[in-house]
Amino acid sequence: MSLSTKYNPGEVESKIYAEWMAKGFFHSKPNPDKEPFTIIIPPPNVTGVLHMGHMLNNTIQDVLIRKARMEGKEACWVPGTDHASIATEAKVVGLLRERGITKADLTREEFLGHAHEWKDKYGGIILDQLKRLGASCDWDRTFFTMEPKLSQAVIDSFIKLHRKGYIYRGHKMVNWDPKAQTTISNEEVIYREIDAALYYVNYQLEGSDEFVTIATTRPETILGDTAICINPNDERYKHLKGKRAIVPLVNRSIPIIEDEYVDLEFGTGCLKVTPAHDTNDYDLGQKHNLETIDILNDDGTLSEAAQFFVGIDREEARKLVTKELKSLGQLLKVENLRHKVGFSERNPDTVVEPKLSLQWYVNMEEIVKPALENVMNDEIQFYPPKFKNTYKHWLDNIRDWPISRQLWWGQQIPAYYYGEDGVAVAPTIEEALEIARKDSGDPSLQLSDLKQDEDVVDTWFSSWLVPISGFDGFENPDNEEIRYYYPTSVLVTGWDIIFFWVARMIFAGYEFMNEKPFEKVYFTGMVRDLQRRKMSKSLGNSPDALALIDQYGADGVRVGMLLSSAAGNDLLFDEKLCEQGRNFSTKVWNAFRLVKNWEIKDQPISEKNKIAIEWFEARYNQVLKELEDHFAKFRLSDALMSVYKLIWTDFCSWYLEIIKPDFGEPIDKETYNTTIAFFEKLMKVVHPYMPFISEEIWQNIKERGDSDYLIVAEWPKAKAYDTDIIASAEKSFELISNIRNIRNSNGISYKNELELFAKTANFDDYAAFQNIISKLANLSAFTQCTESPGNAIGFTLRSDEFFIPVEGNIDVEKEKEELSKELEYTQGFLNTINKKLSNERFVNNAPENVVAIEKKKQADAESKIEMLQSKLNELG
RNA sequence: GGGCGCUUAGCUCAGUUGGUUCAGAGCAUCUGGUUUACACCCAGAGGGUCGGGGGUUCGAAUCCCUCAGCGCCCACCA
Repeated sequence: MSLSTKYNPGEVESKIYAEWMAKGFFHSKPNPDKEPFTIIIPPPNVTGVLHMGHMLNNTIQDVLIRKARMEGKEACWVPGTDHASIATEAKVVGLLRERGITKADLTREEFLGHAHEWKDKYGGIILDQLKRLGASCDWDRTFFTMEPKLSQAVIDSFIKLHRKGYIYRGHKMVNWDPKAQTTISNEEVIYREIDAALYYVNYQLEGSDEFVTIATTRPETILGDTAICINPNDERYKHLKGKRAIVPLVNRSIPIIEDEYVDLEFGTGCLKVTPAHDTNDYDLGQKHNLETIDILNDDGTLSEAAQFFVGIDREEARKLVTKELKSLGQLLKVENLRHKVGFSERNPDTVVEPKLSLQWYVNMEEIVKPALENVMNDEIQFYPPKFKNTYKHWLDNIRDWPISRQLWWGQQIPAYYYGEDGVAVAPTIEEALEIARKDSGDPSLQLSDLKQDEDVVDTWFSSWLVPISGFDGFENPDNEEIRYYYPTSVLVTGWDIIFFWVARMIFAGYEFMNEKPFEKVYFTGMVRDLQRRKMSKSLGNSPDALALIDQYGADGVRVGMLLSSAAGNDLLFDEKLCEQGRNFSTKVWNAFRLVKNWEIKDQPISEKNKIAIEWFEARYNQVLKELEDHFAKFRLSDALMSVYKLIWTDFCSWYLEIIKPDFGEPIDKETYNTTIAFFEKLMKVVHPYMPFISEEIWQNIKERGDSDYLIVAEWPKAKAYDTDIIASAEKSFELISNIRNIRNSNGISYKNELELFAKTANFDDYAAFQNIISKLANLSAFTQCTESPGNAIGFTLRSDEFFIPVEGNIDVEKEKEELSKELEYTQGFLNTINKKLSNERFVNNAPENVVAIEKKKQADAESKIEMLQSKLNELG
């Protein structure tokens, strides 16, 4: 067989992925003989394209799934996409606008037609991109949050909660996105600090020439003022009590009220109150029975109620009002002010307006209880656990969840209105009619008397059901799938959606299933650039994910993503990491080529190779144990690094170099077969990280049966291993490094054979590795001695002395200097130990083993000093 | 304003209950090396008073206090 000298990821990846698909390895079905291992993907937006966050997130999920699959679990990774109500609708609206169509011109049905068309055309892109990454999702299970079954679950959950009294309709202050023209939840408001202005405005007192000065950041809302508020404790304004003031421009008479809410320190200590456009003002209005004048339209322009600047956007109106106030002489001054303003998450340039409106809410009071308890007591485990704090804080202060959205793309609220104020909540209009007839006592009501609520529910009110509805557990709570796969094993997601999604899935789990939705949550960090900036389209600092795969191979990118990403820590993405990943693939490929190209001969195995095999076997099992530990703690980067070093350092740099036959020589059959077996074992442990190249090597390393694929090979179990041989190897490798160092610093080429003499009582420690040392250090002899062979470079390792005879002169001074340095260091080291051991409190208080260790160190240091001294004496 | 977290080698970070293996890893850097798997490589080396100060302890990167700097989340101060 001929192997290409270069590994070609592009070709191999598409070929192998197709084979895995054809063989159905990704598909899962309930199997009572196996333990399920289930992951529900955080469904990306249906309109999205793969970005670095997805790459990290999905690589992690794939690593976990692949390992579980190899461990013999029934691994099931359920992929899907989210209809992303507001984001998708915004996108479709934008596209239609480009075609000269505005949403208002369309009926709901027409608009949804366009939206579905868009979804069908582009909706699958991101999932195809995941395939490029190697994601081993069970594609047969691909869900879409707006598909009929999942939508039905959303509707039914609404009805269930409504019947339970948890869902209600309320007239409250909400966050309004004037661009998307919908309500959004608190979590969807992003506060940013911006430079703004504080305007000082004079209001004339009614029936007087006097003025009262207020300070406001939003002069346009003056048009909706219905009071001025002062603090009752404010000595400055005692004279204002009970008086009235005139609102500039509109000349409305408003009361001056008193409330301790007003901050004496801020502005002038006089607050203008606009109950329709500020949450606090609204509360004041409620408390003091103030009139509410809503001066804004849904699109953020001024309404008829404003009287002035009707139809003009609030930001523009602000300027106009300011100008008008100035010309009236009522604008006293303008100060710069830096303060926080809420922007819409989906329309980051749009300032959110507080707005009074009638919306549907979920009362959270009862729902949060089990969700809080079961995270705090680790029934659901968070990795890293610090997110428990964040979670608790949010739940402790949670407010009711506004779930209605003034959008069309999503699940329409199953509420039907009739008559004056009748509401019937039911899955169908027919059932609603029945309820309406009963509730109203009017049997003559007809279907045409009912009108369904125009709004849809918040996207998260659908995605919170995914762990349940993904297995049809909502409509058929007793089906085999939900019973087998639920609760899922682990959720892998970014910490940024802990409130949006993670917490709410937990609510839904306990509320609808009476059981947690997942055992564990692995929070990934955000992917940032090297300046720690979040990756974003607008900054242009986000690399093209697919281009990276093209350049470095999926394996390379996966390794790159995972090389430095501890759970919950942000990842500073550097393309160099992908390069390192690619280099690793190349290294593995070359090692494979080396082994594969050996000529095999039926000859007895050498002692050297036997030892090497014994050592590597032990070392492999040692690392395997480390791996189990890392995986148990979700330390995926550490696990990868362990594998990386096992392959690169232990296997390639040591093991292969030891057993590698001289050029043109054959290798004995036993070593060859064992090496192939090692290779297989290594491919197993690296497979979750580098699925493609490992499978390719697996397929090529020997003849395989039809269904013998690495992806379903058995994960190796850690066996007990010989620690002695590992210790001996370490000591021997250290010796080899020392010799190489001496070659380096003395300019002795590796090609020149050297003789090595050891003056040590522990020669046996090296005995087993004697041949190995000789080969890797290129020695002609390695023997024990009792004194220096003369004209030799000497060095020490622990308390052993070594000599390498050389031609020419030895730099005695240099050697003496080195020895003195080491002597000084060892002496200092001994001093601290002596001090410790002569301290009675240490000897009495420290555990026995610690004292014993110190004593051993003392003895070692003493003998080493003795040795160094005698050596120095020899040198004169 | 409340809360959380961070500060260890040039960079990114490990360091689990204070004590063998504690001052580490990868990358980067420097030196030397290509007829013999791999320069996407091999070999070797240098590099840190663990943010400052104080305390507890026989013993502190690790526990406590304090100061400084940084990051994040939450919150209605116009």
